[in-house]
This record gives sequence, C-alpha cells and structure tokens, in this order.
Amino acid sequence: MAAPRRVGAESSSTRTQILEATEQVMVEEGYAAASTRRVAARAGLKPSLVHYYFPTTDDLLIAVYRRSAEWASGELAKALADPQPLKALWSYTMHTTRTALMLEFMAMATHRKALQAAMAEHAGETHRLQLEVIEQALGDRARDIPADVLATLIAGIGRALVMESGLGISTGHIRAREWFEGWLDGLTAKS
Amino acid sequence: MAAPRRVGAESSSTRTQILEATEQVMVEEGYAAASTRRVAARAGLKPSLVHYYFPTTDDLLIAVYRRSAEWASGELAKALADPQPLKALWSYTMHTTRTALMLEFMAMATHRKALQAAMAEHAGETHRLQLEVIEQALGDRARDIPADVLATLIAGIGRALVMESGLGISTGHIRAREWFEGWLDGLTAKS
Amino acid sequence: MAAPRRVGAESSSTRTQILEATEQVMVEEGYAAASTRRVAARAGLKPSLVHYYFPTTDDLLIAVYRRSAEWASGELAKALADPQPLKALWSYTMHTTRTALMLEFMAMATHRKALQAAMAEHAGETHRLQLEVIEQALGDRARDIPADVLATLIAGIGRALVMESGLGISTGHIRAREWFEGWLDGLTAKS
Amino acid sequence: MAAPRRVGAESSSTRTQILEATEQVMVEEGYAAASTRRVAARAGLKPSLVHYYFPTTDDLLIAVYRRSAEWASGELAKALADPQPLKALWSYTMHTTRTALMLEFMAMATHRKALQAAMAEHAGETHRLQLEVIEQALGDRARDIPADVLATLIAGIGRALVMESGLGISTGHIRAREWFEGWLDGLTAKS
DNA sequence: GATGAATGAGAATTCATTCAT
DNA sequence: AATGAATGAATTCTCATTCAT
Repeated sequence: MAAPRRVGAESSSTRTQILEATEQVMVEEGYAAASTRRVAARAGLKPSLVHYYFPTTDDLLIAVYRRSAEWASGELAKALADPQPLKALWSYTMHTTRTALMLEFMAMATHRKALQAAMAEHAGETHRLQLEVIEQALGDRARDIPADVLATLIAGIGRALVMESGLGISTGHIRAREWFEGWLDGLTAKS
Repeated sequence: MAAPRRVGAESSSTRTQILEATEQVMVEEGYAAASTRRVAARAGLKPSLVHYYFPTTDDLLIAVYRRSAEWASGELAKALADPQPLKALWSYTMHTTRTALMLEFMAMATHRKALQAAMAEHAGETHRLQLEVIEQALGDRARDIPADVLATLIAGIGRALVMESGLGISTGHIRAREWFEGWLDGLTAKS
Repeated sequence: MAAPRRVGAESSSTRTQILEATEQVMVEEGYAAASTRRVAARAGLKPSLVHYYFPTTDDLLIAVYRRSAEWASGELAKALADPQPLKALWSYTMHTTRTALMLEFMAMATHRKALQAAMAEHAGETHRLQLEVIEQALGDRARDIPADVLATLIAGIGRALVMESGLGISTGHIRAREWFEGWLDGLTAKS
Repeated sequence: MAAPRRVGAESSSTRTQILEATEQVMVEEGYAAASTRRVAARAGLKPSLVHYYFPTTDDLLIAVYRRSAEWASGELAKALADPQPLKALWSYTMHTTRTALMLEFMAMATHRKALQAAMAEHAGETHRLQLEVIEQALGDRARDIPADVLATLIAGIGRALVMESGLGISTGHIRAREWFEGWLDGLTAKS
C-alpha cells in the first residue's frame, strides 16, 4: 500500500532534485534567476518536467519555502534541546545558505502575493520557536533585554553579516561578529 | 574604471524623471521589475527614450545607485555636523525608502557584476563617513564598543526593521526599535 | 472508413462522464477549450484517463459528435411520430445546448479533417430525416415552399436565434422568433 | 506635420499586413489558429513584430474586428444609397469571407471578454444601419413583416448559407438561396 | 482499468538592444 | 533630443501524446 500520491509526490526524487536546484539557483544567482529553464538546466532536467511537478512558478517557490521552513523548525527544536540554546540559535542564524535563501525569499515577497501568504503562515511559528529558545536560554536572567527584542537583534545582525559577506564586504565583519558573540555570551553568563 | 556612459546631460529633467521612476519601481515592485519598459511606463515616457539616456540597463541601475550614494554621503555629512550625530545616523538608517532601495541593490548585486563594482566603489566612502559619525558621537566614551562594530549593528538592525515592516511583520517590531534606540542613547549618555 | 478506436466499453459510466464533460466545456468555453486536460478537470478525472478512453483528441471529439448525432436522430424520429411534426422539428431546432454544441462543431470542422469526415457521414441522414418530417408536416400543402428550402430556413433561423441569445444580443430576438413561428403555423394551417 | 502616431500607426503597411494575415488565418483555419506565430508566418513577419504592433492577442483581434466593422458600416451606407437597397443588403450578407469572419468572431466571443465588449460596441450601429436599409427598401409596403424581424431572417439565413457552403454541404443550398431571394423580391415588388 | 512520469511543441508575453530617422 | 521599427532571447504556461507499471 503505497503512500497516497499527488502530482509530484513528496517522495519523488525528481521532485527533490528540482527543489534543491531551485535553492541553489536562488542563492547563487538571485531569486530573479529562478526560472523554470534555469532550474531545469541546473537539475539536468527538461523544463517541462519542472512544470509537471510544479504547475506554476508560485507552486515551485512555495514548495521550496516550505521545505526550508520545515528545516528551520527542526533546527530550532534542536536548539531548544541544546545545552547552550543561545549559541545554537546564533549558529542556526549564521547558517549562510539558509539565511541567504531566506533573504531571497524576503526580497521576492514584495511582488509575489502567494509567496507572501505562505511566508506569513510560517512566520508565526518560527517566531514562537525563536522566543522559546531565547527564554529557555535567558531563564531568570531576562532582566536586561526582552526576548522579542533579542530575537530581532539576532535575526537582524545575523542577516546583515550573511548579506555583507555575500557581497564581499568584510570591513569590520569579523570584529562585529566576535563582539556580538561576546555580548551574547555575556547575557547568559550574567550571574 | 571606465566612466559611466552618459548621453543625456546630468542636468536634464528627463534624466531625473527616469531615475526617480526607476527608484519607485524598484522599491514598490522589487528590482526584478526594474526593466526599461516598466520604468518608461512609470515615468510616462517611451522605452526608447530610457535607452537614449541610459544605453544599457546596467548604466541605468548604476546611475540610480550613484544618485542614491551621493544622497547618502550628503546625509552622513549632515549627521557629522549634527549636535547629536548618533541620533542623526540612526534616523538616516531608518529612512525607509532609501534603505529599502539599498536592500534591492544588495539583492540585485548577486547577479550584476557591473553594479557590484559600482557599489564597491562607494561602499568604502560610505563606511568611512559612518565611522567618522560614530567616532564623533562616542568621543572618548568609545570604551564599550568599537566604532566599526557599532556601524555594523546599526546598519544590520536598521535594515532588519525596515525589511520586516516592508513585509508587514510587526511582531516585537516597535519594542525592538525602542529598546535599541534606548541602548544607543545609553552609549552617548555614559559619563 | 475505419471504426473509431475505442478502448473503454460504450457502456462505461466513466466514458459517459468524459463525453458529458466535453460537451459542457465546448458549450461553455468554446471548442478551443476542449482539451483533454480541461475535460479531465471538469469531469474530476486524471488527464491520462481521458486518453485511456480516447487515445487522440479527434477520437474524443468524434465520439461526442456521434453521441449528439444519435440523440438528434432519435429526436427527429420522435418528431416524425408527433401529431404536429413541424412544431416538434422547430422545438428540436431551438434546443439551445444541442444547437450551441452543433455550432461549435461547425466552427471546429474548419481545421479538423477527421471531424469533418465524421460530420459528413451523419449530415446526410439527419437531412433526410428532417425532410421526412417536413414532408409529413406539409402533406399536400407543399405548394408554397419546397421541403429542402424549408429545412434550410428552419435550421438557419434557429441557429441564428440560438447564437444571438448566446451572445446576449436580444434586439428583435423575441419578435423574430414569434413572427417565424407564426409563419410556420401558417404553412400547415393553409387549407 | 505627420499624422499623430501611436504604436503601430493606422497608416503603417506592416500593421495592415498583420491585420490581413489574421483575417485569412481566421477564415481558413478557424479562430483558434489565430496565434501570433501563425499570423506572423502567414504575413511573412517575425512573431515579435506582431507583438510590437499588437501587444496582446486581444488587441490584435479587436483591431481586426474593428476594421471589419468599419468596412461593414461602409457597405451598409452604400446599400442605403443603392436603388435596390434590399438586394444590396442581401449581397452584403452573402459576402462569404466577411460573413465567415464574423462567424469566427461570434464563436470566439464566448471566451474573449474584451472582444465581446468591442463587438457589443459596434453591434448597435450595424443593427441600426441594417434597419434603415430595410425600412428604406420596404417603404410603405412594410405590412407583412416588421423590419427587425426581416433583419434577423436575412442575417440568419445568410449565415446559414455561408456556413454550410464552408462545410461543403450543398444539399438544397442553391434552391434555398434562390427561393429566399425570390421571396425577398416579392416583398418589395408587392404593389 | 487506471495512472504517474516524461517530453516536445506551441502559445502569449516581456525584454534589452540596435538602428535609422 | 527623441522616437518608431524591428528582432532574438527568455519566460511562463498549456497541451497532446507516449510509455511503463
């Protein structure tokens, strides 16, 4: 009794190939390059096959986003179980290809309504998980900074570092990263 | 370092119209929408005229970037002369349309070599000015945080706030902004 | 005169479903919309299943045509047995969805050789039946108008009325219909 | 001082070429064949050029329709001035390619909203002109049949004859035509 | 009986760019 | 300074059809 199939079953390896190729193209060439043709070329498939699995480009992009969002939820769950949750959260934030991918999705959301909707769906969950991780990390030392503020700082600075390194900008990059990591350490170390 | 091709005079009002239309399209519809056709439509001009002023799309985008970079330099110079340089720098960073435009340029740079080069040219100057502003602001109180680190933090958090508000995300947005502004105030207030 | 390829049995209910879905699509969206995909979607079936029953699109269209032609023959036979054959013939002609379907087939025949052949096959029989009905109706009063001429008039005016009402044109529509019906009555009433 | 130009000026011979090629394709291969590619091929032009003159397919089809509608108005005006207005109207109705083209437009209107709107615009004018011609023809002999009814009969029977001859159906065709023409003659001859 | 996978062709657009005027 | 004409490339999507299971 095989798993129920819809067009392009989750289990299909071709489907996965397409999703991975799309991620690569988006990260390396920018979201505007994520066309059927280029994705197909990157995956070594015919363009029509991409449309067979993902009738519209929105379908494809949403599938890529969802896959990434699921991965993110998994990583955040791991961070929650980590003995050093804040360090784990930070290292998750600095996962360059994932963050680069998310930056592309954010840039794309401006003009892709369907994608924006899909992103809104997940944003809440991700945010909740991040807060949990932070609260878990700060425990009763959460005097100096509220959890939601810290979440924004971590995301913002993480994204800035990833973005700048992607652009080849390195001025003060390493120092900024080290300083912020030190500051984060200080937060949990405070007696 | 070839001079940018320029057919129309800098002073031409048509030229300015085109540049402004491009900025609008980029901010409202994303960089991928900044085609000569759409820019022309937005400016109420014929597509050929856009090409008359800016032979290639790269020429157009670079001109838009330069214009924005010059504006940025001016603003930073003003911040330097401001009695409260850090506040001025922050308010410049939070200038939403400018920052949104810069985010588009950053996203675009991935696949536009010529643009990336133009951006590298200016990045140094902008960074230098930012550092000057910060050093001016901190004066001899620059113990807690190095100027270049602070520059990265301000840029990163500012961009994150602009980006998220552009996406309609508001969770903890205002609180994060207020907290960070308080923290910035603290930096200069420290005796 | 090869037999039409038929994989699914005539009696199959799935087959009937497909034929009915095709008719609906043709009448509502025009013959150009009668693709296997859309037909399948309308019938709530997979596209491959449509091809299982009707290997080629021509096979499908011909089957739909034949089904409609058989229905027409049946209706004409009933008209022949009707106490008022001319009235019955007219009301058959004004059966809007059937006539609309026939109009689509006529429009389609231009560029579908196989269909044109199938239509030619039936046209003779239908015409003969119509003539019989008309002769039966006129009896020995067939002085004023030859049967074949009347057949053309009825078909032409009937189709015009159906077509125009389909286009939402109503100028003089009801008056024309009433006038023509009165004229038809006059034909049989003449002593 | 050249005539004011818009994209693809009316005067352009290329534009006319495209319009004529479209008419030909529509009449010979049916409306569904009126694609950019085929029209271009028929006109001996590149497909892109068709899009240069007619950005969308609707634009093209509407232009073809308007051209035909203008021609129709001209013909009807001529019929009005003709010593035998009814004969002129009938011969206009039996202009096979024009009527075949109109039949294609009617078939197409089902699923082309923009076209339907354009057709509605002209339908009123054409109808009015037809009525004028008929009234002019009947004069004070308009006892037997109202003008709008006659208009519908003429259009319906004319279209039926054109359609059937297009399909190669000839049963009773010539006799029907002669009979109807005789009947029309009778209308105006009545003392 | 039924269906998932795959593919090549064609369709409608959009676009950057060149050229002649 | 401006613009109409033309074109080749790329993109998204739809379709009929074949094949293996």
